Amino acid sequence: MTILHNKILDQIATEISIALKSTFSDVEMTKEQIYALISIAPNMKMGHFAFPCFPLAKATKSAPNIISGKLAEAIESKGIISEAKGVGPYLNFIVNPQFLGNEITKEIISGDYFSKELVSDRPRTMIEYSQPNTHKELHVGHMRNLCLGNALVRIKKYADQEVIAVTYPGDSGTHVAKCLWFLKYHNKEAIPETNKGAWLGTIYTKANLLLEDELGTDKETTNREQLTAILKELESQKGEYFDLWKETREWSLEMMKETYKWADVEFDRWFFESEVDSPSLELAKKLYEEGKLVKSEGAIGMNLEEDKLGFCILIKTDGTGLYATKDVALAVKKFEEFGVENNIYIVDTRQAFHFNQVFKVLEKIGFEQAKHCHHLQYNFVELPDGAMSSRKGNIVPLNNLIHQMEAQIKSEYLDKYADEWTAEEIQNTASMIAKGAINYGMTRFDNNRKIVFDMKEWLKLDGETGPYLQYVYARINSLCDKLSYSEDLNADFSLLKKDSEIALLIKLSAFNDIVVQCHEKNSATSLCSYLYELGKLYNSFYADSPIAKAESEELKNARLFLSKSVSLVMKQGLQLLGIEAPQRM
RNA sequence: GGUUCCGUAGCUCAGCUGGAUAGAGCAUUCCCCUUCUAAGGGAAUGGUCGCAGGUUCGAAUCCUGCCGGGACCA
Repeated sequence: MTILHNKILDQIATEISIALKSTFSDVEMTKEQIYALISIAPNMKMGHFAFPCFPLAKATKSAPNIISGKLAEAIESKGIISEAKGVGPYLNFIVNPQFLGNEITKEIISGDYFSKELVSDRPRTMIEYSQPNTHKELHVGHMRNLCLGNALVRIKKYADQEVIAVTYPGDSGTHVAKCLWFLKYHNKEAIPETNKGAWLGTIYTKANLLLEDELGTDKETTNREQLTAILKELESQKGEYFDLWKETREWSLEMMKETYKWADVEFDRWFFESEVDSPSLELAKKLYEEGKLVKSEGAIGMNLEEDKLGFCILIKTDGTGLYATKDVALAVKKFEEFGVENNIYIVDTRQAFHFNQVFKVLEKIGFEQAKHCHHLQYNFVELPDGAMSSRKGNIVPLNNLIHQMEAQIKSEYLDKYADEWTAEEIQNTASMIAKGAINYGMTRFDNNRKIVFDMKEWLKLDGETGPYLQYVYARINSLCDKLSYSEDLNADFSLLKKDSEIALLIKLSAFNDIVVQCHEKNSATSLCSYLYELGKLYNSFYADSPIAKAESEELKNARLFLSKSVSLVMKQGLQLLGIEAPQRM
């Protein structure tokens, strides 16, 4: 059942519904249907809200432009509606700023607006995002996943969903062995005191480069033997390398925790690859014994040819498992451990085939919930000269980006406050702004679109960026301070007559609708656009409407309430994107 | 070859559950700080919405085919 949470649309829909009954009594159209059809008019000259009459043409046997006129006549001007008029095939509404101002700003300022019931369907949903490997570096590529996952978790929770956020770090496998191998046999550097995780990542890259260099040389065989020995020892869970794995793994986890803290991300559960390693093999063996899997060329798996998914190997000829093996076991574990109804995986689009196989295997072994598993794909981040790969070492480490951004922000914008602000506030603000730029930059594009990361472009902070929105917030915040904003001020919203003022009120009223849309579409893009549009509207208003020197106290206060409302919606919206709103900047 | 994603202004992208003159940012050219933060505002320039059909009163949006690019599978 849909919830008609938008009061403005609800009132307009009610009036249309009544007019429809009196004018075209035989037409069947529910209020819900009407509500869904109402949109914001493309420009203020035409009206504020619009209802298209095309869908009524058939049932009423008259032309849409006639219908709009007849309905307009039947609608009384009262409450929120100050005028209804037919504009061609559209029934347009002009709203009363007095009512609009009261309805919108009061709810926003009291906070009621942000705690409305928006969605009635609320299955318990698990969202798995951020699957970084230990023993590798974190780079900007990882940020897309992290920012998107973080935003969706926040958006869904806001939309009343019960969300369980989980991460799935890759702490076992050949990449670990390679890293330990280099550490043991070739590393000459001293282990640093701090940032051991990042350093370990550089060791992994060196390992790969060396192994590739020595391919085809007399060292190749030795290398392979050494790697195999390491892997075996790791599997047996004892010995020198197992101890080294335990120690170095912590370094990487420490790095991940710091990054998650920085990004303000929290997980309800960390699933480790090492934790499903052997149980997943057990499960695969059991399935084979039950006859649900078959043997082919020595490997055990499932034939999915009829679904155009090839043969999905679950146990290799050497008796080891693969990613698919683990994902099958993990999926079962997720549903069992948390009793979730939905299971969303936020993973790179290149894994689409892998997940199709996994979900199909789950379905065919009789795991009912397979149909509630959903791979939410996004396209990857690449550099101007091609794909990023920590194997090759052509990555932009995350720390690198953050530091450059913060340094740039300080020297260009914040250092001028050195006399009035503490060094700590400057640093904190720089950090918020850098984070704003990264989070907004990573979520503003459609999930299907590739992002080309160009450091030079990302360091420019004007135009449609996170900092633009933060600036709007900071400005309003300082405005409210200067003008001694208080909830008890006496305002007259009927004085808000300018287009820029009405446009802002209308925009504010749409926030919840946008968030619900993002939840349904599993994308944060429209929230990004919405906040940017809100910011733009506010900046125009700010430029053309004096507040401190408004013609009257009542107008000044109405504008102040409007400003405050914008700042609150902005803050809430930014928060859903994982971005903090600075008090000043 | 199969699957899938993308193709909208010079560049980067919104808009795609069909609807009113296709919108931003960047870049370029002009204005606007003795008024609340100019990380800002205003204006100008810039478009066969890849191409061709189809469905519809109406298509950037839906369907089919083709062209170009990416990814995955083989």
